[in-house]
Amino acid sequence: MNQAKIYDIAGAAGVSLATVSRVLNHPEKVKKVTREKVLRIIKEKGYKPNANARGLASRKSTTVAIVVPTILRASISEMIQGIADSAKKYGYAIRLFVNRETDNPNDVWADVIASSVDGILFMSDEMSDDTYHTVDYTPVPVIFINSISKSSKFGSVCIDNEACAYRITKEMISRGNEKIMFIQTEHRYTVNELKEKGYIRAMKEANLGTQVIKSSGDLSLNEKQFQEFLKENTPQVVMSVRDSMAISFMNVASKHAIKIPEEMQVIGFQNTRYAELSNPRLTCVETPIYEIGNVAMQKLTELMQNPEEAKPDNTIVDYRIIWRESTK
Amino acid sequence: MNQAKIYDIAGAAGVSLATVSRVLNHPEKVKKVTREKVLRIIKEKGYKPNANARGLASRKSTTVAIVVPTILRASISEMIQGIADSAKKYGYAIRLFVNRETDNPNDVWADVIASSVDGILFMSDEMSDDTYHTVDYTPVPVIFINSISKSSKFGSVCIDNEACAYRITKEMISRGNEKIMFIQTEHRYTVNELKEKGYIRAMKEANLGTQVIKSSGDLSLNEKQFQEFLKENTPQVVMSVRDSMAISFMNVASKHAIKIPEEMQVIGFQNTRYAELSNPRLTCVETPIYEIGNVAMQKLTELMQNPEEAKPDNTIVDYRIIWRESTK
DNA sequence: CTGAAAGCGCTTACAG
DNA sequence: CTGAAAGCGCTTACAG
Repeated sequence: MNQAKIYDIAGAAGVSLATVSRVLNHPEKVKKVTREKVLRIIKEKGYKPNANARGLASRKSTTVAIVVPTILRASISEMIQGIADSAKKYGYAIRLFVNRETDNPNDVWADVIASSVDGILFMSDEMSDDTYHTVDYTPVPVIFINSISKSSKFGSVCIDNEACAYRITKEMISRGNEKIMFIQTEHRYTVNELKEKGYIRAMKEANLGTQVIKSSGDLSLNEKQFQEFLKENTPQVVMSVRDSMAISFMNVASKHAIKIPEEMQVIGFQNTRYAELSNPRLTCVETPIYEIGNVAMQKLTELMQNPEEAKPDNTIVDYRIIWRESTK
Repeated sequence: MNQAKIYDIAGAAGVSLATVSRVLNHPEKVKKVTREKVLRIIKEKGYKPNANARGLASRKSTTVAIVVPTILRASISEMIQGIADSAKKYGYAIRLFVNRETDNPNDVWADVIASSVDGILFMSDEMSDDTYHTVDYTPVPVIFINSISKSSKFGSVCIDNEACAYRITKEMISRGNEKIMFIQTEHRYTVNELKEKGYIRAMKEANLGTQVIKSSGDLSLNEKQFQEFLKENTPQVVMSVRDSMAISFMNVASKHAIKIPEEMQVIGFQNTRYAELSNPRLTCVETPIYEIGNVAMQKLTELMQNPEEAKPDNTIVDYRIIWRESTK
């Protein structure tokens, strides 16, 4: 029960293999009767063209690469699901590259290119000039996810993190809060720096002092830090670049008998599933990450299919604020 | 600045392309001086063999397929990360297939096979006879993740869900609890049915009555159901097949002023990140899903590389119980 | 240890 | 609308 080859189909249908190939790739060029006959036999035999041969001959693989730093973050999973759904719709397969931070970006990128994909969706935590340089000479379309492309060669899909943080901070100020604190990741992430910028801008405009603490991704470390912090500080509002850290802070505060939201309000960023499961439920800036993935794949498809007409652009996806129990 | 071809390397090194190919695939067959020269030029030019051509010629793609029902569940992300880390170690690329439930499994499987991967890691929520039948005639090694392979042709890696649920139930009984309730998913998942079996076995053995409620994945629906339930019932222990539902139940109970763990204890299954972020922190049966992915990829590599010697087997990975604040 | 040549399974101008 | 033929970029027996 070996896989049928294109020759087998051609033989069974009494046509040349060129015709079988055309039925698959340019059906409009084949007479209807012939086409239907071939299609019937393809179905009967369960024939599927060999992806490698096809890719080699056509220089197209109908495969896109997704390059991400990890898959463990809930936000990245959601993004990939968005991409996957969109890819299926357009008939693209997915090649997944999970980078470690210790990996040499140039090596990874060489791997990606050698894998002969038709396009690349690229998400990196830190968009340095080096990163841009690595990516610069890529023979296929690239779309940056969650960061703005500085090059006109490549497109991007993201939300306006700066504006987003600015707006929520301003909103909390307008509600009469003055002591608003910001939890940043210890590790530098471009998106998180933008959020901090927005927060600071809003605070400065209102002549309020800023307070930023940096936390690691390690929950047990965070908790100690948060405990120390709460001994000396009583913020009215706590905003965090990530839901998980907001929740962790909130849990520590609860244990210190601080009433949320009465005595302290907490706001997360992202609106992952954690937010719904927290107690009390976390108010969040929703960054529609599924949609970002979805749209990015759609844009990429346009670039891959109409390399002439479609031009890369920066797409800004709307965010919104989900008010829940952790704010009043 | 086009991609270098194997011809370019051969030309620059003054050898035939066969030799370049050998340097890459069977370095021991090439004289050291030649080998080093070729390697140097490969590095200089940043040459990477075209994956399609290589796959076509060698009938190997050094790519494995991961087939999953969704990527949104935290447990599945962790598993994929485990696979990805292992795959990188062994030099395999990943092709990701995200099935929808509405997809015809036969079609999906045909796609997977046509993509000419060297092996397949397959995770399905429901292992029916149909599923086994679909998978039966696959030309490459397959490993089932999270379900036991019924066929001796294929291997599997999973934990013993039945034993696992049995043991934790028994433990709670031995601590003097009698009203132990079990939250099952509404949708049928093979793994979850096994957990239920284990729970029921332990309860029956102790002559205790069982109580199972089925919940949907939708949190807002669950909450209503849980509220109703708590009006009429006062379980001493609540066990759930998923962390997220355990936490959701716990949150509802908290809002009903039920003290956890004093008045009610809650236990989850999986030990995803949710568990650490819940308030109080959730006691869990840890199903080491990262490790399952990791081991599965390792087993698959053995099968791919030594098809003669390596025999598929069923690997049972150890589970353990993580005691946290939601139990006393 | 190395090279010339066949072949992997397709696609796509080129003729007709 | 269809077929014969070249070619995609590699790998691997086969000679030497």
